[in-house]
Amino acid sequence: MAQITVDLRKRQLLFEQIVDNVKEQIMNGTLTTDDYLPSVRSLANELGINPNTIQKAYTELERQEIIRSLPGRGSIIVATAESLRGTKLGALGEKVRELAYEAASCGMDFDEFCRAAKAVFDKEGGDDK
Amino acid sequence: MAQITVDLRKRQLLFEQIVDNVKEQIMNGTLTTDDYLPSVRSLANELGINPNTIQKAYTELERQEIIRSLPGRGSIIVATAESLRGTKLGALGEKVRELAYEAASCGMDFDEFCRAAKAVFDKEGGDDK
Amino acid sequence: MAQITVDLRKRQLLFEQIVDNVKEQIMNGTLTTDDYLPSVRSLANELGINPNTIQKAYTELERQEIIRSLPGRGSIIVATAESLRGTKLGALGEKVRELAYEAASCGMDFDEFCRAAKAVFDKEGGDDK
Amino acid sequence: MAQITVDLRKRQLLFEQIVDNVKEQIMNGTLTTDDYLPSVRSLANELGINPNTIQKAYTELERQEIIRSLPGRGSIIVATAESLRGTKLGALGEKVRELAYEAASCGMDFDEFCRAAKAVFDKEGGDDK
DNA sequence: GTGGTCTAGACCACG
DNA sequence: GTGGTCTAGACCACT
Repeated sequence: MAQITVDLRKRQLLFEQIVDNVKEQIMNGTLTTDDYLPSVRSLANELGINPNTIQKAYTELERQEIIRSLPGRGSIIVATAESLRGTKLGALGEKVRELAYEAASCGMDFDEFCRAAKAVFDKEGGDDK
Repeated sequence: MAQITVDLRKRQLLFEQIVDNVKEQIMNGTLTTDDYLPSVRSLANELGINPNTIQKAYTELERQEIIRSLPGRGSIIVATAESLRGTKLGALGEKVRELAYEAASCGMDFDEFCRAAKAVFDKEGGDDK
Repeated sequence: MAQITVDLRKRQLLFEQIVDNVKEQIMNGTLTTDDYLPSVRSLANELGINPNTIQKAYTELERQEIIRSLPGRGSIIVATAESLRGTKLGALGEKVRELAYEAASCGMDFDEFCRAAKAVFDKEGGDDK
Repeated sequence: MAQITVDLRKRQLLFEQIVDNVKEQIMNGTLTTDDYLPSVRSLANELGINPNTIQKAYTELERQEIIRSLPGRGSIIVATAESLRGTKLGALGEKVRELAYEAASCGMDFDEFCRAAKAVFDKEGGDDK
């Protein structure tokens, strides 16, 4: 069951939290292709925030071709977990390259870069979460 | 000769551009310990931007203990290229770990992570800049 | 056999999909003059959508003098494939003129306009569908 | 001098009218790269519509990489008349192909298609506007 | 009921 | 002053 949440205390913009939350749940499998999202108003009610903010989030999701809004009918998911994961991996690769560039031009060498990363990957490997 | 610049068309906040610029020039060696920074007013004049913006940048630099404001006399640099470089390497290490965490929890494996980085390090190695 | 369909995932309004579908089938020959359309309720049932939506489509078809509702007896087709085709050709001509106007005022020349169209006509010519 | 206008009686959405208007003026040469757009509030005032509507238009223009919003500083144009014209020609080409497809599958032949267009191009050719 | 546009006005950080 | 987010609530067409 889809349970979208926001944290009012976070710095992240509310509508962005919703966008990320939906993407996360699609990648989780909690939400899958052709599922309906909660309606703009019901979700606004449930989260205690303004419908316009939900609308903005859904508009952004539609722009990214993750959902499709069907006026008068609701909003359904059109992206798949895989397509989303692919997009995200691409973005991460780009981030890695940018960071590597900055590190290199600051004198950090490749081994040090990898060592810092390895510590995290090893910890994650043993973890469950 | 210290030549601080800002790019009005960049999205980065003006005061941040100045902060980064000063740090960069210290790491370059263009500015060194005990050098005076231009006065708030003269720099504002020179760059054609509001003195408040310069002030904000200088305040931030002082907070980071990179410069010291000597009331009535101007602002001097107290950080060294080495200390700055050390700080930056620490920050980069943290960024690498954060990115590694995100990559790991998204299914990217360590080898792929390193491969993306290696391409950049190799290119940088041959480059000059 | 008339088989009107709608695609719930399309953006096009449901009642418009039905209107277009009926017109299409008349031009195809699948539906011909004096054929009965399915009743509002049975079609609504069959497609799993609201009867109001079917009603709206039928009302629009009647407004365009394509069908006629015979209270208590159902709705029959009064337009012919030819009359529909004629109407559509007229509408298409108008669309071509509008597009040509926009293209011209944007600097595209006539040859380029025709070249783009020709590619499609040639491909269609060989095709069956 | 940039004079953005909207027509409250038109069907077209207000924010879209503004988006199109700005694009138009860039292609005209009335607005050029690096020009500042009027501020959100001043334009809202001038046009007698809500600042949120202007904001929405500017956000869309930024998404299309036509302007860049610099918080606290204003919004400047980054697209050139040429790039915009190029994009528009591409879109028009696509529209021509779609229309040609529809025309072909409806029995209209290529000559008739071109004849309809030619009439318009000839008229436009003689015109000034 | 649904999505979507719009108005009105508050608030924030930045210049 | 600037852009930008958010709330509150009206209105529309469509289901």
